[in-house]
Amino acid sequence: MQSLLAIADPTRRRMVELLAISERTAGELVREFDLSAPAISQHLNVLREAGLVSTRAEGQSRIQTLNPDGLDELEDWLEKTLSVWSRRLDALERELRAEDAANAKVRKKKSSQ
Amino acid sequence: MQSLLAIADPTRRRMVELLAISERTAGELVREFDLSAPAISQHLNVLREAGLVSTRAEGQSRIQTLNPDGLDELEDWLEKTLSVWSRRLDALERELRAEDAANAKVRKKKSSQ
DNA sequence: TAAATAATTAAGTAGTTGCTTAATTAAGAA
DNA sequence: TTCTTAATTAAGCAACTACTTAATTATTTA
Repeated sequence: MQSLLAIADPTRRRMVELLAISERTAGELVREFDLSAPAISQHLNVLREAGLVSTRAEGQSRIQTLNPDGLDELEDWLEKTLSVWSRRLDALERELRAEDAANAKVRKKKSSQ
Repeated sequence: MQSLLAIADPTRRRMVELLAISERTAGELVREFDLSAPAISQHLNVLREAGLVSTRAEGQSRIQTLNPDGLDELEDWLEKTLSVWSRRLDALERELRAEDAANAKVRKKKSSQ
């Protein structure tokens, strides 16, 4: 889950948010982040290695674009985990209902004595 | 986004997966993870501070349960970011269609000359 | 060609993280 | 009370992370 590690950092997460709006050059990103150019470049490397961002050269600029399927892995994990979790809650609820029904039976029996 | 940082670690992520299936004591988790008890305890602290896990005492055991709304923040971020991203793709597509239409017009004009 | 601009790579560093063992706290069993 | 079990807190450490400045590479402009 490289992508998860990549967006765990707040700077990189904001980078992803910005790139979701529109692609940007590395230099444009530098201007938005009160960080040195190398810092931004290093963050972009992490995002690239995590498959979240792609880079293409245009003259002396490097245009950064968000990778459409980069967040798929995270999305899948979340969905899977939440579904396991909700299955468990459903089971719990069924159990409680069964318990309720059993209690109702007992109550009925008692009242008819 | 504390929750994101919390599940960026593979050990803690697996803990969340296990706790989604069923609640467990700290000791049961220790047995599943080839790590020392303090290591597990520290991970649980991180998960607790991130709002992902709640702990209740039962005798000398501490039962760890997944917090139902703990992953909400992450889910919301993902949804928001992906929706911004897809809006951008839609805009791009509209642009391409408009371009196509303009080109078709030009072709028509040229062919009628 | 030389100077300027855009970006990256290299090297070094302070702070953080994930572990360990040792010590401590608390509850249950003998 | 003493021993055992469950868990946490304390202290220390190696590895990693997110920066920095300096140096390097590549492209455009004068």
